[in-house]
Amino acid sequence: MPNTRSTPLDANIVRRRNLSAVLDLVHRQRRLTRADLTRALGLNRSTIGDLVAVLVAHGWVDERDDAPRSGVGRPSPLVMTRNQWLVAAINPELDVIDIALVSLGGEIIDRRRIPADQPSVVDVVSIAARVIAELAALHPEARVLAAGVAVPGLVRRSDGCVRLAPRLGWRDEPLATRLTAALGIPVSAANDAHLGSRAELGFGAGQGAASVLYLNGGASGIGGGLVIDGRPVDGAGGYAGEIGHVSVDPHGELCACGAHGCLEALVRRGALTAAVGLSHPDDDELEAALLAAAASEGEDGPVRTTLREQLGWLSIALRSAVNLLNPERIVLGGHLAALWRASSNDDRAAALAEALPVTATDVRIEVAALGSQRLLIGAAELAWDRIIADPTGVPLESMVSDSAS
Amino acid sequence: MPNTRSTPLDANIVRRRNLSAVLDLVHRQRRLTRADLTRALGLNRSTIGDLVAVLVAHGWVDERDDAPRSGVGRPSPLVMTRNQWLVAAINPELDVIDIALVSLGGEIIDRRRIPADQPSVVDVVSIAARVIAELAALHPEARVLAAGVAVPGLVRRSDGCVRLAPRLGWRDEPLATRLTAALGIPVSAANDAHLGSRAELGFGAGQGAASVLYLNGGASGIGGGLVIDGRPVDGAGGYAGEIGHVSVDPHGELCACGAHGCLEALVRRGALTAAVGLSHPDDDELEAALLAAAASEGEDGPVRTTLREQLGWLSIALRSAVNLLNPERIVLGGHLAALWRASSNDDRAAALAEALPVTATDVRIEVAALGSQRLLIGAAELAWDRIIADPTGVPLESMVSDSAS
DNA sequence: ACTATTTGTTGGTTTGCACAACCTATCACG
DNA sequence: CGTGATAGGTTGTGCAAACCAACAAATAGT
Repeated sequence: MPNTRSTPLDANIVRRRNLSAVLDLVHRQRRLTRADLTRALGLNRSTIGDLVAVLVAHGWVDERDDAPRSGVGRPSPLVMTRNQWLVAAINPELDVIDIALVSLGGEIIDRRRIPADQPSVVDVVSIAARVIAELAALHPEARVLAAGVAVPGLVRRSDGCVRLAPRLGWRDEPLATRLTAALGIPVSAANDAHLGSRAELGFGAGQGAASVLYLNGGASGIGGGLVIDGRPVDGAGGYAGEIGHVSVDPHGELCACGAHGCLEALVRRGALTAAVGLSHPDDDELEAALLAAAASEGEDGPVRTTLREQLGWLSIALRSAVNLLNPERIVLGGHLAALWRASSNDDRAAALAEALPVTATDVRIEVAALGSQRLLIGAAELAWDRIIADPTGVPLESMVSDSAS
Repeated sequence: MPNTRSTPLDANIVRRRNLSAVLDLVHRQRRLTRADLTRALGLNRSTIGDLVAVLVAHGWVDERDDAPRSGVGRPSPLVMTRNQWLVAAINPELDVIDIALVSLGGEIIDRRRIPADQPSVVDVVSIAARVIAELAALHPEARVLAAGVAVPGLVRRSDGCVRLAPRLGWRDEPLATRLTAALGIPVSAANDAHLGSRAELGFGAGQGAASVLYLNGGASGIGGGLVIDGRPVDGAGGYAGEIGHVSVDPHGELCACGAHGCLEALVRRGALTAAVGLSHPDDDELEAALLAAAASEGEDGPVRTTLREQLGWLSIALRSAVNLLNPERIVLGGHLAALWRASSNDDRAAALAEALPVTATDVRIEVAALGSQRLLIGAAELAWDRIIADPTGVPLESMVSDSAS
């Protein structure tokens, strides 16, 4: 819909939207009372009762009477997620394919990390089909309804085609289409960092904020995602959020993208690991090592200098983004989180002093909260998206068989 | 509403939204048939008939039967804007206060440019009150319902408070509140470039696009606005779109904002006017002079070199913004339009080659179309916003008297 | 003139939210 | 331990608004 102030509402949309709003709220809160729903959505008590009854009938949620018994008045039944329907989340990486079943509420029910060596799309499809069937067999009471994929690369959002994933060596691979055919359930795909922002928005450090800028530092570069007015931003082609290629220094090093001085060409995980002399630390180890090293050396020691320099580059990119978007919150993940937490308060303040304009003094900078589950939760969000958008329109029959071979 | 997938719909919202959608479409198209509305909105013929009847009854639109008589079938009545209700647009500047009455459909009905010398808020309020009354008196058949102000500075969107307008020497001035009190009608205020993007989106070079990045070069710097998925982006505080302070070269000149190498510190109107030896040209004169000078000199002549250099800086900011937002279209206004149009195709291509990532090769760059009416139309959009949001909820009595003293 | 086509018009239908009245379960206090 | 206050679920009715089907009107083409 090209620039409309408001979309028209036909008769059926009302029910769908309200069911969707209720289910969405349960999804995000996991458990709340019917009275909470009434307050949060502003609908009538009887309407909420009706809507919840529909969702219960469809098996999306459960209602229980063992109340929190807090306060006077008749206790309100607890509405909670129910693990009868699940979605699958898939995250192919350079050396591992990470697969999980995720419940409504964004909880990882079961997870397998399958070693792989720069898997092809065919590999991913066959492994995903097998593993999802195996996982489903462990949960015979549940059914897998849809799947989402987090891809370390550029993904065309409309059809889930991977335009370019240098880390995996993929180019123009119709990943989502292939997976949909193989799994027999709808599959969507998106950029991993973009999905990281979705996960943090819903269940992590972005909770409660309406506009969030998320930056994730990974081994292959810096990705990002943004949420504006509560809606994830895809961009025209689905490539929004590539904050790793925001220009930081036009005279800086050549980036893999062909331009000079991109954020990810200057703020590198390698610079941090080298400073503390580690070869392949995970993010937690890196952060611990940075903190220890910074504590044991002087103000101008080599680690602190590296931190200060890297933080300086980061702050320039943040400045551009903040001036452009005026977000409510910034969430840092991966090695950017380590960089932020290992830096001294003084250095942070100095970096931000120039980075944040007077208008943005109240922007909150947070560190990502979801750890290694982030991408899977984000991928699951992609699958939940369509379900939550139309809870009664989901064909509950089209699902992966739970009888694995 | 912090991050909701979909807002609940109570019973009354449906009608309001549909009326709003119809009025919005008429606002943007100015004249279309009822059949067009039916097709565009997807609602039932009878529903559209009903909605239009309500809008006619409230005086927002007219229906006429002198059809375009094109094609078989019963001709559909033409629904068109009606100038019974107007809004006022106000744009205080350094040396002039620009005031207009604007109709539904974004047409400027009448306009006055009142000379002023760095007016204070009090000046603006008294002049606006007087001039709007005068203009209203010239159109006794019409009523002025609301007003919008385009301010060259930072404006808090929630209450229209001008946080900082260096050009006018204002700081923390409750402009909208004062004007509301003085005029007796609701007044909203926003940043001028932000409103420029609104105007171009609705009626200019951004028409039809869903996501637009707008950059405007003015005497005081570079401002901008952005529209994502058809919605103008305000940001958490209302300060989004300050693309003039995107970092272009961290080693570059000091910007008035206190940071180094902001876009507006490097791409300056003064650099262009100096290159062609003019002192105070308007944008058209500047563009003509640049074109003439570039045509009359060699590839590496001074004007062309300046153009190339300025375009290079601009392209770095565009690169950051495009990677972050992946917009569908970029609209350049003010001296940035002159810079763009006066540059050679080769220079443009060279600048964009590095600026646009592979993912954004299909982004369209356009030149702003509305000229000097842009800010007034944008300011009027601000006023129309609330009216279109709830066409039957507008108190038609609360209006400026048409009997000027 | 007659037919096909498109669209407005009208009256009846359905859907779904709101509302009011009523019922129920808890807490607090005497 | 009983009674009142309070919060909230339950039920039936009302109403608003979109939809639908049938019909009428106005045009273009044959």
